[in-house]
Amino acid sequence: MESLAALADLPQLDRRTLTDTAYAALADLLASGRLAPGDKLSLRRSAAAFGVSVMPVREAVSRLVAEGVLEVAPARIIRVPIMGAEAFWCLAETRIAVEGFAAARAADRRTEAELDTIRQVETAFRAEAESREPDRIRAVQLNRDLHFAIYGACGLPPLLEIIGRLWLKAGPVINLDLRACPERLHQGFALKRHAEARAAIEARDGPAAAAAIAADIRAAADFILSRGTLREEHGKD
Amino acid sequence: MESLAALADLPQLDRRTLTDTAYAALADLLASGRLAPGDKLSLRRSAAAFGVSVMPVREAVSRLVAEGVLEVAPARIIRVPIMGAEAFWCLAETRIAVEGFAAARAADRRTEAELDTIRQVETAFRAEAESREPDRIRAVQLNRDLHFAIYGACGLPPLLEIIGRLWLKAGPVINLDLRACPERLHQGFALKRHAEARAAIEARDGPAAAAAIAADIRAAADFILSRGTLREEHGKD
DNA sequence: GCTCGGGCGCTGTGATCACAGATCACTAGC
DNA sequence: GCTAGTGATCTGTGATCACAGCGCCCGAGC
Repeated sequence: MESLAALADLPQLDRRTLTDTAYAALADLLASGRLAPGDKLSLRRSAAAFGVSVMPVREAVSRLVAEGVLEVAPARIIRVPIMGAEAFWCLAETRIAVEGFAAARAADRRTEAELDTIRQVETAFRAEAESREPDRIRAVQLNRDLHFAIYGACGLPPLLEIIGRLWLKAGPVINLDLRACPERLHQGFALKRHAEARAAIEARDGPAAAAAIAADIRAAADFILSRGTLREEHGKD
Repeated sequence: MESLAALADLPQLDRRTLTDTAYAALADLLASGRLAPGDKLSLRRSAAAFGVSVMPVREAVSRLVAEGVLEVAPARIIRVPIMGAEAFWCLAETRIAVEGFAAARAADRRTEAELDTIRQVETAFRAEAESREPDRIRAVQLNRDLHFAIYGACGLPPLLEIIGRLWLKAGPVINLDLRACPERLHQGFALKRHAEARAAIEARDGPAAAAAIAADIRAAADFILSRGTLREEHGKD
């Protein structure tokens, strides 16, 4: 072997396939709420939009369907599921349990570096939320960053994957409402809960961190349910 | 519309695609441990074995890969991941948290019918485990049935999906060990924990149910880790 | 004897084609 | 006028082909 000192730290040039790219694109569309519940999706059209053949899109969609993030309606139509109030509440309860646990564990195990990141993101979110003209897109992104900064400190990769999928499922519903409402109130709540969570993690107080995250999720869910946009389960559409 | 009284209760003739079938087949292979960590998988060979083209197998495998149940090695080889001790322990801790919560919730909300099912399965498992010549395949299946009978009573469909995926990830490792060991000890432990869980669910004692399930998972994980089959994380294979 | 090089065969990935099912609009018939 | 049938056109699903990358094995050269 000749001198590969220079080769040692090559950035492992990413082996992203088109399928992965398509998946990431769709996931982003869902997480940011640009795809709303009930929106239909066509493989061929999406493929054309991405500028690829149907194959990669097809596999990406297949994955999303398997995760329950998308669904194929009986008429062979792909769409983002329309969640009833009950289903949404089940999802919220699951999130409260899973993300609450992750937050509690993060409080116990966080390193100083992780705590620093959490502080920074929380400050950024607060600044954005309290600004005169908050950028909703950016606020949503920062909210997500903050939550995952916290969960990332739990040290359980499998749990992180689970939470990622839960956010994908909840994303469309949450962001749909968040897109068309005053949201002042909601953001006020979020700020309070986020501060509580940060403080609890600083103090290594697991239960308090779990409670803060749970309250955050519950408040958002209650807010959305109170708007009554979600249909009860009754047949189709 | 003419008389569709006779049509009203048609069993909705299942719209299973070949992809779904292939997925189910692979999932079963993984859950039952017939596919061990490190085993390689070829799309074309699998397709030939199933008697279909590569397409359905390909999508099924793609889903499994997205879930982390399978992985594609850099050499473009599909295999079931080789888990290090650390990764396995992370998985176990995640399972303890998630399944423990599900069990606790099941204890609070179980109906009489669900309790009956749990009792029946537990009895069947006990009978099989205590029989002179226990059928391992059947014991594994009954163990799985019992756990899911419990979790099914939690009333949270999203949580059930999560647990299903966790079992898929843990399946190969657990069943691999279970396939080649005396296992008497392990089964004895499982019996005790299962009885505790059943009793806690009967008494609607959530924390006790969670503790019993946690102990069950922990005991199995400790047992496997103690055998030292799992490699520590050090490069590849 | 050991090592390096090149061809062969396999791999997953992507594109393209073929098909059955389902929706929709239009039209013929009561 | 309204309904029922029928064809066009979309849908996802499955099969087949094309390709680039990689492992492997065998043989030539030092």
